[in-house]
Amino acid sequence: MQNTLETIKNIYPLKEQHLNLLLQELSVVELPKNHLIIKADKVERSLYFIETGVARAYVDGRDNRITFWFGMEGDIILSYHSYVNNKPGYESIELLEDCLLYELKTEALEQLYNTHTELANWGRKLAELILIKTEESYIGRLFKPAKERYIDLLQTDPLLIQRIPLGHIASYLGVTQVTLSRIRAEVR
Amino acid sequence: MQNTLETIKNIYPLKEQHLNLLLQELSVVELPKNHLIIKADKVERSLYFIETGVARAYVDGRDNRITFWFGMEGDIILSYHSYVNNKPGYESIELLEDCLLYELKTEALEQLYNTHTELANWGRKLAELILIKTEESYIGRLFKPAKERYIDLLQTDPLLIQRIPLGHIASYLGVTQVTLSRIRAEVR
DNA sequence: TTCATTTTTTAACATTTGTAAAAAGACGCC
DNA sequence: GGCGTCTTTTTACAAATGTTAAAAAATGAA
Repeated sequence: MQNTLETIKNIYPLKEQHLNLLLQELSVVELPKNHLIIKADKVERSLYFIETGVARAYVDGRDNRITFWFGMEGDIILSYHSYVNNKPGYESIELLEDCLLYELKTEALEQLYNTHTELANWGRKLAELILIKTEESYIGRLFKPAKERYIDLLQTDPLLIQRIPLGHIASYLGVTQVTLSRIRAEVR
Repeated sequence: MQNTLETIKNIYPLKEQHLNLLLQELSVVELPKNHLIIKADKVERSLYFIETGVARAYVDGRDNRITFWFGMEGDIILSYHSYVNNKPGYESIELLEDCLLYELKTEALEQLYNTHTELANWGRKLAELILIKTEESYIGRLFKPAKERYIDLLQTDPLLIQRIPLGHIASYLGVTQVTLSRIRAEVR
């Protein structure tokens, strides 16, 4: 569980004692490619650390399906919207490869938050870190055209593009696959 | 401080004792329209509760300036990017009206987080709530065309549109002011 | 009120992106 | 290897949005 352990430790430094409380709640899960691990319109009661594999989150519009997040080793699968409100979320998360995951039930997590200041701060930091990542995607998307964002993606996550169908990447960049093809023809 | 008090209480229920610890750290600030309260590329050391007034956050691109957030009574002005990383942020926040604000120094807040589980959980909830709001804007923006988002805005914040120049709203919706004008002509 | 300034709308044209459909390429499976 | 399926690219055309500039409307100060 190398990747998951690193992820947990990097969020907020924890004493051995508190780290173990968290680790005790994890259980390993193996799931195949194409499995739908988070379902829109359903209340979710777990989060998952990605030990190996790739996933994407998407929302369905009236006549389109838009990918807005990719996760890989070291990332966390979590519908915050569902978790925070304890209500159905609007996004679905689908595995794009066979995945090895560590599951953590949100109820257990909530319990830890209420009883240990250190873990409450770990949870705060987790939310803060995801928040600034979300803000960054949001803002990056606001003022960079798709072509630039594609080039950024090539540089920051060159491996991702190898592992994910272009249709999903086009959706992530906010253009049609035809337009992404045109961009790729230009950049090449 | 009616609005600010409500805001604080609504984030996470606090006992009188912990609420007071937080309130003790607030100080009132009055600032005029057009004041730049958060500056891009500067490390920020405070957050502000908006008691009265309106503000907007924007980022500067190479040849454009994009508004991505509006705040009014009950909202919080905070550069999470700067606060979490303790590094300069990329956004600026400008007051669009004369404002009455309550300032809270992040250093004092950090201190409270480290010493009180309840306040750490308040801080967690704060980050979580802002996160899901950010996610909602992000996702809403992804799959709704500007026209729909304008109609949404009309319904959810009819007052906002009265208080804010259309140029900022166009920027917020991700279109030029000319396009927003066309949308308004259609909707009317 | 009147004038100057700012904000909003309208117009004409250029550019970008989308749509639909077909062609080309990649891949696994028997 | 050959077949079918899925992914990616290309093409022609349509639709939406941007750019630039000017006109109209609203706002604020003297």
